[in-house]
Amino acid sequence: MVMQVRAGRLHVMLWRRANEPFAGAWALPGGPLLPDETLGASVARQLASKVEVQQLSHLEQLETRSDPDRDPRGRTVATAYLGLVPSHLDPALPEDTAWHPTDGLPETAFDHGSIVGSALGRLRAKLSYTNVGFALAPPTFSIAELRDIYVAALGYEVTATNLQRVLLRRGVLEATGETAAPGRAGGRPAMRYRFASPALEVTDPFAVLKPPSDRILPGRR
Amino acid sequence: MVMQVRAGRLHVMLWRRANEPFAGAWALPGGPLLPDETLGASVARQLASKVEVQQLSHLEQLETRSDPDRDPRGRTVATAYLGLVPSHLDPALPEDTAWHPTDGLPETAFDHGSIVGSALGRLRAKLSYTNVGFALAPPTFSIAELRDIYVAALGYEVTATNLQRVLLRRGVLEATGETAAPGRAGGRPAMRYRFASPALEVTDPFAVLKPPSDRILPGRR
DNA sequence: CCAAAAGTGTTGCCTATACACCCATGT
DNA sequence: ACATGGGTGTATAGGCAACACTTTTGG
Repeated sequence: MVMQVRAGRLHVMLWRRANEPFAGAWALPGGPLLPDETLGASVARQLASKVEVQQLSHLEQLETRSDPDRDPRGRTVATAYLGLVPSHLDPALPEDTAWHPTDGLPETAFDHGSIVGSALGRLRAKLSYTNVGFALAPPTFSIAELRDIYVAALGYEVTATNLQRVLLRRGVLEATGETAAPGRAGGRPAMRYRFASPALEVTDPFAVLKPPSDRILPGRR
Repeated sequence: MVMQVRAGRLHVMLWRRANEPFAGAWALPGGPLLPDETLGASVARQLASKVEVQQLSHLEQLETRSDPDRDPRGRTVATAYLGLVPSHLDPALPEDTAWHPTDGLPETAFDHGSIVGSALGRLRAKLSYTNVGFALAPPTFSIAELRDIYVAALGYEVTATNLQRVLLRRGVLEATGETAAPGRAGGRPAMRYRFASPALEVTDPFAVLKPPSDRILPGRR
């Protein structure tokens, strides 16, 4: 599935089914795996009809569903993927495809509603301990803009002050040196930042039970 | 795959292949998914010939591998699972099956070595922010015994003092009220503890960017 | 009385949140 | 000047690792 922050809310791309089962219901894009095709390649192929795949800033595998009853036509095994599109892009979508806010999903086909739910949980957790933010944000941004993206994805308020501090200390963000022009109401011009790395990295690896700092070097005991 | 702490080291159960490809190499137990069978049920069925499935204290899905070349006989898609056996059990294994320490694996068939590697990473991470320890430990134990289990699984030294504090504070452990007899060398009798929950729970949900207790936005779960 | 093992008290460090204050711009 | 939005300084709180110290046993 593809997710993007649009207009301050996190959205997921859904496709309206024309045929039974679940005709008229919204579903995640997907389709059968071809012989000699990787799952990742298959995802790219399935999405090609919806968005330009180059617009995906991140793609990761979620879980594999195998309930024999998940498709009334018969047994299917489906592996879900999560793709992210940075907020400054606005891919042209086909007629039957649209963005839906994740906090107000319509009736969905199959088990797709629950798949979106677990994708959400995964994305939110990773915003805390990795740099996934890079995949939702434009190339450069002010802290205020980044905050809006985090708020949309996390679903709760985050202050720009603390977001800036956490991400700068970890080295996730770096200043570009440029500033943004203030709005019509004035105000100090915002500095523009960018993510230091364009690929997923774990930035807060150990919650607790960290390996003792002075015993990493000398090897084993 | 099945993992267990044995004799102070984390082990994984492997099976010696009799036939080509990879004849003689060690492999993870597994096999084809039957029609109308859930992946979880399939895992249980595959393992039934190796261990008594009731001995598994935890089972969770890992990733799905789809590289067309992962099996020289032709395309296969495989979903890996991680099962854990508490350290006080010693399942009887078939002739061709044995435990191998994860820090000294033999040559393995297919991509199984790399699958074990990612399972290890996942298990270690979860020891930090969940109560998975319950699945590796016996029903009750002293802190010293639990420490040995954590050390084996994590691969680095952990002090009993701090382990106790972290797990007690989080409510992951609770005292049974019983004490263990000291060894022949004497020493204060250890209190015995148990895990408060026999199922996986996330005990340290947010690394950072926690929702401010009073500012959770309405309607955005 | 001593050694061994278990558990507690205490300290210091680090991280994160909250909030006050200062800075730079438009009107 | 003043309003507006951006950024920094500082106080506070909490979690964790390290280590000293106390408790309880066997010899």
